[in-house]
Formats: sequence, structure tokens, C-alpha cells
Amino acid sequence: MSDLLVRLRARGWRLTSQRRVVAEVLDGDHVHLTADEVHARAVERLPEISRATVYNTLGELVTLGEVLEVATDGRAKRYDPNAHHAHQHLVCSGCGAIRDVHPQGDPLAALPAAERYGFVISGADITYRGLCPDCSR
Amino acid sequence: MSDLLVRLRARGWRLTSQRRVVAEVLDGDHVHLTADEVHARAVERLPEISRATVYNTLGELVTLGEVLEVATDGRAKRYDPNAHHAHQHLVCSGCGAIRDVHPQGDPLAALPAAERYGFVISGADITYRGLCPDCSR
DNA sequence: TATTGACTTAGACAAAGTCCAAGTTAGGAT
DNA sequence: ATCCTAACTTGGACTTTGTCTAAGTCAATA
Ligand SMILES: [Mn+2]
Ligand SMILES: [Mn+2]
Ligand SMILES: [Zn+2]
Ligand SMILES: [Zn+2]
Repeated sequence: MSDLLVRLRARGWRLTSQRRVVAEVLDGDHVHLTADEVHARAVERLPEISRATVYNTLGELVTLGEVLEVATDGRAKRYDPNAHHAHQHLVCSGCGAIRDVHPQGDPLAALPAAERYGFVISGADITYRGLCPDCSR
Repeated sequence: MSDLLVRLRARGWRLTSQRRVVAEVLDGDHVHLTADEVHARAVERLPEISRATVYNTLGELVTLGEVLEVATDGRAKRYDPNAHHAHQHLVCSGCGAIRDVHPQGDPLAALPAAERYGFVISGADITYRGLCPDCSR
């Protein structure tokens, strides 16, 4: 059983086949699937799984901090299992490919107090945009 | 007539009452309205204006580079008339308020070549997140 | 003021996501 | 091992956000 499922069990989650399959589909690096993509892959392993359950499970994983929601374009949200390692995203404007990146330094340092409008700032999300090797040829 | 309408006229646009109203609604600083918000305000001035025209006009303004599309959350896109002055955004996680901010330095400098995966990078969008003075009380 | 192609409109359609009542089941209790 | 039940899942209705089209309107030129 994956570390994720162990943590979920420890939080009182029932380990249903549906939740196992969603967790399996989200395993890996540079994974940024939409809810419908998660559903399509889950259906391959568990044909009767419903869209509602995929949305429910993804939402619960986000609430628990096990998965990040990433909005890279104006389209569907993407779900990112790499939640325990702070990172930013590099997105191809041609094909939509997404890579995890780790810029140097603290992005908050670039924002002077005079530009903070009295906000208590908690973080910054950076989306680098460009063309991947395939799309720039 | 506003500078924007002059520029549109110079590009061969017909200056319809609908387009004037959309341009008026988008005037101002820190303006980041959704398409439906633009429509609601436009209807106050021109009751018969349709949703389709608001979407069409916003899309045209974006194509012409007169308005920016901003996706700060996973919800509706926001339309930003401050397109001729590069800037980033500070968003309140409580109420959704958005401020334009101007961080120092070049955000691309923080991304080492080893983290670029062969992409030709064209820019970076930064969303600072936090709580506004009202929401942090 | 007549003409006409650009523009606008209402509403159908689509994509992404939420919600609910009814049925199923994981896991603790016996 | 079986029972029990709160937690979970399901299909489908519904909502929000956005796109598209056919038919009607009108801004700009002559
Ligand atoms: Mn990621
Ligand atoms: Mn802005
Ligand atoms: Zn690409
Ligand atoms: Zn606020």
C-alpha cells in the first residue's frame, strides 16, 4: 500500500476501491491531470467508477493537503500529487505540457512593502510560459 | 472619446454603442471583472446588450492586446484593461480582491537553465496570495 | 438616403463542476 | 463469520462559464 493510502487510513478514511484507483492514477512525477483525465484513467481499472466520486475524492485530497489544485490556463483545473515539495510550473503555450520547476530564491522578496496594500501574504504561484522543444521547432 | 476607442477606430472597428459601453465598464485602475460582471454593468447602461456581444468584444480586445485575460482562481476568467503596463497580481484568499503589483527584478532570472527542460521561455505570471486588511482582521 | 458587410441577438449547445436521493459497502461490533 | 450502520458511491439533474449559429440590425461609406 502506498504511503498516501497509509496516511489516509490514519486519518480515518475508508479505503474503498474507488479511492485506491484515484490514488494510483495520481502516482508519478510531473503528473497534472484534469478531473476528467483522472476519471478516464480510473475507468480503465474500475469501469463503474463515477465522475462524482472522482470529483469528491480529488476535493478531499486537496482539503487534506495531499494533492494541489493547479489552474494553469482558463480551462479545467489540474490535480498535482506533488504536494509535499514546494514548486512552480512551466507550461507550453503550444501543447499545454506542464513541468515542475524549482526557481531559486524567495519570490516574495521581490514584492516591496509599498506594493503589499496591507495584505498578509502567504505565498506566490508562478507560471512560466513558453514553448517546449517539440512546439518551438 | 477615450484613447482606447480612438485606437479601435484606427484599427477599422465600427464604434457601436455596445462596444462603447464595454470599454466604459472596463475603465479604471485595479479593474479585474469577469465576463458576467462586465455584462451586468453594461446592462445598466444599455439594457438590451447580450452576453454573446460582451464575450465577443472582450475576446476581440484580448486579441488586439488592449485587455488581458487573468485566471487567478479556477473560476471565471477576469478581464484586465491595464494591458500596456506589465504587472502581476495580489489576490485575497478570503474575498477574492485583486490588486495590481509590480515586483522588482526579472522573474525569469530565478529559473536556472537546468530547470528549463529545453523550453523557449517567454514570460512568467505571478499570483501572490494572502489576506487583505479586511479579511485578516 | 441607400447600400451592405460588419455587428448584435436569442437561444441552443458544450465543458467543467456541484448537488442530491437512493443504493451499496468497509470495517467495527457481536 | 456475520451483522450493522455511518460512510461512501452512483446516475442524473442542475449550475456556471463559455461557444456557436442563423436571422435581424445598423455604422459607415458613397
Ligand atoms: Mn506540479
Ligand atoms: Mn491587473
Ligand atoms: Zn509544446
Ligand atoms: Zn479579502
